[in-house]
Amino acid sequence: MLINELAKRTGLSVHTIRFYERYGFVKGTRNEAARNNYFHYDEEAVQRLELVADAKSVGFTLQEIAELLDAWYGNTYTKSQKRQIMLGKILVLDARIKELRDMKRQLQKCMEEL
Amino acid sequence: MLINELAKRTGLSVHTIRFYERYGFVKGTRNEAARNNYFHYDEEAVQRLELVADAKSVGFTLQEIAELLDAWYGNTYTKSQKRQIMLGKILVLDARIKELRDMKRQLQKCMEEL
DNA sequence: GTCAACCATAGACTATACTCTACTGTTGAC
DNA sequence: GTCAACAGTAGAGTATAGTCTATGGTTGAC
Repeated sequence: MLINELAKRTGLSVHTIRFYERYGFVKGTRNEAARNNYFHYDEEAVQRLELVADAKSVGFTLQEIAELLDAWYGNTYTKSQKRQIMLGKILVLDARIKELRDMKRQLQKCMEEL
Repeated sequence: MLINELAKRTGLSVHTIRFYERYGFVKGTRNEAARNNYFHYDEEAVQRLELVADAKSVGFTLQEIAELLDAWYGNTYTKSQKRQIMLGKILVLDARIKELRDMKRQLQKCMEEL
């Protein structure tokens, strides 16, 4: 698919996808035979961008997401390193969940005392 | 206390506190008798800034924090409006907790499949 | 009385994450 | 063959949340 379809599939804007391309979140392939220089994207591109969206919504920075994508799909890390990275992210999430729960408790207490 | 002590008590920098002052997160009082124009802060200022830090760590924007502080300490809203605001924030937190748990589950699944 | 440490205001600078504009080339329906 | 819709690159602009610099006045220990 071309970038426009990828945008529709992921709900991201074409601009944002191009921006993410600079981070290496997705990269299309060019058809040598064609005389245009359009990039083509596959299903993995959709999945990668969905992961980006999910990771962003839980507060990971684009830097962290780059690392996560590499651990998830890439081959720069060994299996053991990948597990380490994933585990690290899980611990961050646990800490964040705790903060959210604490804040919720504070809000509930404040409401009761009103 | 003066701003320097407030910074030490809250762990925020003096710069950040001054920046937050523009948002109305804290405001000091001036001593008319004194010939300086130093601002003095009370214990509520410490509490307010601690709430700001907590709210920030769970992902609220400064705009949202301004509203929360008003609902918490201010008198621009009625009790019923305050409860509405608090409840709104709690629902946001619930949604965010769910996202975090989903992401955690995804990461765990990915780790197992490695 | 002087010097470091503090106070205030105003405004410039930075990082992150987009978002948009300008410009140019390609494709496909009519 | 032309025109809207889409493709690409480069770079400017925006929003949020700080962070720092410049400048000048104040305080208190010595």
